[in-house]
Amino acid sequence: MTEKKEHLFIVFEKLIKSKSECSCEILSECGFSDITVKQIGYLRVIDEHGELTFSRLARITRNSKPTITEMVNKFVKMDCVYKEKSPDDGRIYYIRLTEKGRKIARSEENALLKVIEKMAGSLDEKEIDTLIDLLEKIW
Amino acid sequence: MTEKKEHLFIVFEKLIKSKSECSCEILSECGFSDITVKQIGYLRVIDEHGELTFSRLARITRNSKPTITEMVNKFVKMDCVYKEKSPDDGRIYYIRLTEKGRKIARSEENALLKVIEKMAGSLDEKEIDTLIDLLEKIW
DNA sequence: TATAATTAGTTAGGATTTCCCTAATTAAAT
DNA sequence: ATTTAATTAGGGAAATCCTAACTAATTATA
Repeated sequence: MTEKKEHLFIVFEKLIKSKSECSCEILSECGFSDITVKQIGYLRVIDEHGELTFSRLARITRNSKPTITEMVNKFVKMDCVYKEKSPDDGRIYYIRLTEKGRKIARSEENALLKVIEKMAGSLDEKEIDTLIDLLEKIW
Repeated sequence: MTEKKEHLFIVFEKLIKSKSECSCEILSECGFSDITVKQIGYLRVIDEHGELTFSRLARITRNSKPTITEMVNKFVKMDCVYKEKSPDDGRIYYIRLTEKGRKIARSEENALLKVIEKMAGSLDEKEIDTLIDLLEKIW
């Protein structure tokens, strides 16, 4: 049994490594190989909230407003984010992701998607069903 | 087919999330919830090299020797690492991981192991064989 | 064998960057 | 006139590196 577990370990390790290679690739495609985990986290927060203002992002991330201004300016320079003036209230700017910013924010999901594509390409429908059934049994 | 891929995605996402929760748990068990990716990387380098001196670690990580002294001192304070004087040459110290340091260095592997244990507990032998077969087909 | 040269690690001190802040300011809305 | 949203100015603290100078141990040499 221990042997089987080892085998499972090896197979899943390969899968996880493959996924993390994909996500590194996505980051380096965007030219952000040295982006920090924290920065990606902020981009995800921006991605997850639709109409996000500076004040709201400050509240959500528990930072001061100047900190957010600084952060957003940095993201704008990196071409991850742009500001959109509210049509209703001239004081307000919405923080929006660019294509690049969204790519980074969703790099983990996209990496998994790529791996799933590969899987779907190597297995037939019946095998995929079996795989899903097996993995659903676990949780 | 797209539907099946989505299903696969959901199942694997759950698996990956479960693994990353395990590794976060390991870090917080050790009291290092705010350890950096870089620091874990250095602990891994230490783990992977048997007889590792300060100079050698400086060469491997392309840092100056004082940087290594500083880094090792920090790790010693964190109880991740200890220094062992060489019996043959009084100038040399070997950098060794403590139990805690090794736990952190291998947190990813250990998290995967925990997930595998759970799998092995939920599937019978035949199912495990099927799972391995399917995943091996992919690469 | 005494001493000069070399090597391993440490100390002192500093440059740069990151990450966050408060207080004051500008512009728009109420 | 007051309130609110974002910005600007200025700065503190910590992280992350470095070079130069030093101590102690080893090795080479005359």
